[in-house]
Amino acid sequence: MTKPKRYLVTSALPYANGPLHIGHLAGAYLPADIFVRFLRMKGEDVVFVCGSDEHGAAITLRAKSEGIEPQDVVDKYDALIKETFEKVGVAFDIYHRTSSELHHETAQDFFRVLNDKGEFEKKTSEQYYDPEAKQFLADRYITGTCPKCGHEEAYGDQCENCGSTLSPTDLINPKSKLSGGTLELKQTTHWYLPMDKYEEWLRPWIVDGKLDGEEHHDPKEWKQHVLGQCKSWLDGGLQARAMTRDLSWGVDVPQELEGSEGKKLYVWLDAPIGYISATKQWAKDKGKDWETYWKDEETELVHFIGKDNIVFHCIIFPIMLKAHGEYVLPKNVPANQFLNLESKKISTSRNWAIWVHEFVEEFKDRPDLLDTLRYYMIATMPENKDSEFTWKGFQEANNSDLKGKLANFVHRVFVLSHKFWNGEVPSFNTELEIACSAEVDKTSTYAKETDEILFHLERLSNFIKKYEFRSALKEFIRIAELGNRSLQNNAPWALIKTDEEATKTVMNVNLQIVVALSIAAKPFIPGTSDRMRSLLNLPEVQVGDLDKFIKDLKSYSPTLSSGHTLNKSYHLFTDLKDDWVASQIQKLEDSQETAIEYPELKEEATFDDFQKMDLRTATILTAEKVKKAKKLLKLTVDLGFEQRTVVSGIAEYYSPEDIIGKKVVLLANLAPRKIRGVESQGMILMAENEKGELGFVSPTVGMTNGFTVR
RNA sequence: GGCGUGGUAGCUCAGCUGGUUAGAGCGCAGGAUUCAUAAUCCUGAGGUCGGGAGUUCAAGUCUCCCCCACGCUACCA
Repeated sequence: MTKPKRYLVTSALPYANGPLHIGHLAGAYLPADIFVRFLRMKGEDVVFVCGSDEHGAAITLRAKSEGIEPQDVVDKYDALIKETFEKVGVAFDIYHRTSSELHHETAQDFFRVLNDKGEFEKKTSEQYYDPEAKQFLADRYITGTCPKCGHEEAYGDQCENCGSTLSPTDLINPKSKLSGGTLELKQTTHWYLPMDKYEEWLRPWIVDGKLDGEEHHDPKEWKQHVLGQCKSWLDGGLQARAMTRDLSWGVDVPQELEGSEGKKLYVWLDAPIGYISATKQWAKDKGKDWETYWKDEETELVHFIGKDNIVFHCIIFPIMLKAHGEYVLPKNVPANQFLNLESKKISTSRNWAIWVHEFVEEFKDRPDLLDTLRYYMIATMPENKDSEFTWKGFQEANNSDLKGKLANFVHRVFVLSHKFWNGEVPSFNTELEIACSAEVDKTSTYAKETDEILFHLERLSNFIKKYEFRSALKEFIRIAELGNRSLQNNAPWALIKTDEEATKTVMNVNLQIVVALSIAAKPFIPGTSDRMRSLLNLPEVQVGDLDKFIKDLKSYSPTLSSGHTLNKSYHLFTDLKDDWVASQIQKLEDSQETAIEYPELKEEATFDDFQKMDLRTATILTAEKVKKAKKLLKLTVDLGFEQRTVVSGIAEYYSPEDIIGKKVVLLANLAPRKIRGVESQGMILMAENEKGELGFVSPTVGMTNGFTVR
């Protein structure tokens, strides 16, 4: 594989209806940021783009519930997210937004090209329109009578009673699930991308890394779980997917196209094109040519995403790019898995999360902790499997690695340098023998010791190139360990008394190690790198500095030259105590309690409405799992005067043997319905809390079966 | 239920196309050292590699079955 001329790196566009949490950061942003900062340090040509994804139904809904406009929602979160990235040091070349005019144009142009090339299949169908809600309805939001079995609550796509597959137009007397009102049949046209058509080149591209017979990338460099999921989709057969929607908030389908009225681009067509429009904006700002980054074969395109986005970035977007014809395809899609928090899944709705903007705000005066956050998240990054963030682990990373090994080493070197030579960088002598840092009681030379530094930098570089950031980070700490060993084995505090010349060489080596650390730190913990550079009295690490350092060190004219004056040192990291950890955990748990969202009250019901329901006391007689269903239990309940079979979706919370004999309340006059082949004659009343957990609603002991509840 | 990925020392994880006594970091135990924020450096203990069966001269590494976690998907009146 030849070395690419330039890189285009993207991170998944954050959806602008909420803030970022640490899972987002660890998944798609930190790894990309490391990768990009590393490439910059190598002097490579790289552009790092991202932006807010601001369209789609969820944003409309949020705006509605808050009584504001969708634009207000996205403006708010776009600003918050952008600021958060800046503060946590994710250094995009541009953070754009899909609500921008440029993006709308770009997305429409893209759509036009695909349309002109005949890549879409335009299908016109009659679909139901809800005049009250003023929108077309998805199949699931339509109910009506099944033409085959007469079941009155069949869905637009399927009748659950007889199991037949339906289309909404088959239903007799269809109604809207949104408004409950009647529907009009209206013609609507949508543009479909027939994905199966592309399988011929898509499969070899993914499986063998060959595009149109030519080597494109090495599939062995892709992560297992990424390949696995792609193959799973290919094997399952690709189907045509509608690329347009009847929506109110999004990018319009180009006006000149017939039937475009009221149509918006499907968000998954819209969003990844955001990478392109962001690049365009960047190029415009910087006077560059955006097209070379997207259309030249020598560009390496890399998408950083979370595992929930794999299919879109590995299948749908590549199809779009290839169908367009001018674009390059991604060389790799190093998707990360998920980050758990204190042994539970991160959950926005339950507020089980560490919000990045809150962390950044709380510790805005602690640059050390901002970097500890980055450091620890890299150390526990879910590269190949789900991983876990714990405050205990955060403490350990801080105290053991950053404070104990890194900061302590830097401080030792500076204290000694100031003590011996008033902070002046000592000279070195390549002929002298000094103690070996690798092994006790062995001798070494300046060259051997500096080679050791280069060895670790080399390994670190290779790990980053392979997207193995955890290993790269370990290699970074190894450099600090190398320094600590060098001090230990040479004992300059003792050596100075007998041999100042040797001490100078030893300390020069160690100062070069500090420089190496300041460079190696840049991709991972940029703030610390800057602080180290200021201690060293050197400018911040910049483009090309890594290669320059290596070259200079090899030729014995190191970046940090003899005679250079160092600044006074301070502790780069400080101890995090147990009570600090405890308070963070406490805060996490407290925030969770205050975040319960109660469901809204439904519209008013009359007494008659209530009277329609026949609620009865009952007792569960038997219970068993329904085959091929995860949530369903098949129950027999005793109503006193008869027994009923009921299917209930409670299997995740109750095991069959535990609920036999349980007293329950049954909605007894509910129309029977077949679920997974079993007819359910009624419904058991359950209470549901904010976590979705279910609990029985039971009459008190002593109440026998079959009586009414009112 | 279907598909995918993972299940390796107390904790967090490496182990490529099967091959000598299964590795690292943290934690733990012992020792060294005092320039440094009791930090550092060295040594050591710790694993029937989720369970079971099979292929092979040889399996953590391949095949089959089962269990568990996570994701996508179906199912929750």
